[in-house]
Amino acid sequence: MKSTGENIKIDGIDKEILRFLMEDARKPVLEIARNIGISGAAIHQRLRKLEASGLISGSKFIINPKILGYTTMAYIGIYLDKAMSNPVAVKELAKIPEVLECHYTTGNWSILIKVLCRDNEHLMHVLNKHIQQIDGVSRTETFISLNQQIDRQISI
Amino acid sequence: MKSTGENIKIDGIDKEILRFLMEDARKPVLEIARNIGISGAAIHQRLRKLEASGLISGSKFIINPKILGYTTMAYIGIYLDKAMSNPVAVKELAKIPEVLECHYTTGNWSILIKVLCRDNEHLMHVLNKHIQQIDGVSRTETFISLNQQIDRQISI
DNA sequence: GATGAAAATGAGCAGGG
DNA sequence: CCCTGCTCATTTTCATC
Repeated sequence: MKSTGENIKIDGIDKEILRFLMEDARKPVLEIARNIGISGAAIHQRLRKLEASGLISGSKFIINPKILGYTTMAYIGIYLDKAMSNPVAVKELAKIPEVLECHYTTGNWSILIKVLCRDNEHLMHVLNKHIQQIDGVSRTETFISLNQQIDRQISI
Repeated sequence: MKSTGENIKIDGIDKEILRFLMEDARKPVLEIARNIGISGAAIHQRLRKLEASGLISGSKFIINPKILGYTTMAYIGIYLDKAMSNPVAVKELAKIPEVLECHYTTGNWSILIKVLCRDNEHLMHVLNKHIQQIDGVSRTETFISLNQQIDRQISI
């Protein structure tokens, strides 16, 4: 269970700690301690507090999809039939491994998704053979990311 | 400098290791070792190989923006004047901390960005006072994410 | 490639200010 | 809230298979 997040106070030291770990989750606490000039134990205490608050939701290894040959990223706006139950469509989308994000959105579309494919041909296949096949999907609009210039988390 | 990524061969054991660490970057190597039935040293060797290949581009603590009161995520399509130098606009966008992603895209817009704000009012402020102020930005289309249903990395 | 063991480093806890 | 000192766990290396 996650914390409620109420009453969380983050001071400058907390922010420094978080900034280090957001860059590199495996950075040793003692190394951070040396950098910011307090003891490892103090950092450890603060991390426990931050975890308990729910602010830290985990850590991940980031893998570079290009090395695996995945070089085509695209956003796809999806129009769903009015009668369609959106959650059912989302469940189907979740089965497509190339779909990395899925949002209900305001505006033109019902759903906006992010997909990662090897190349344009692969993207076309995912669109035609998987996404368009989902019941309720009437039309899609695809925006291929030619180049991602910024990719970061919230700034602390 | 990153590796070229050529000649990278990932076998089933590598994939198992990566799957564990993509879920939790701080999982001890020895724990993974017990799970998949080889020695810690072997995992360590493989990780060094995977890092050298460039497949692993690092690790990050994931922080939960909701705890900090950031609950409004939106995608914004940006139309730039034809004469505008896009890289200059991107440089300005990078200065706006609420902008988390920025892509050059095919299709209607020049640029698609993802922003994270505290609420709709904050989003409006970022749009009017920061994004619209950038030289060359002529028009924007905003899609607020009502609910993110899927958020994951490439499946290994 | 994988292994086990040794050496180096870090994590986590207790006691105290 | 922070520190020091201690113990235990983990990482990292290395000789060997």
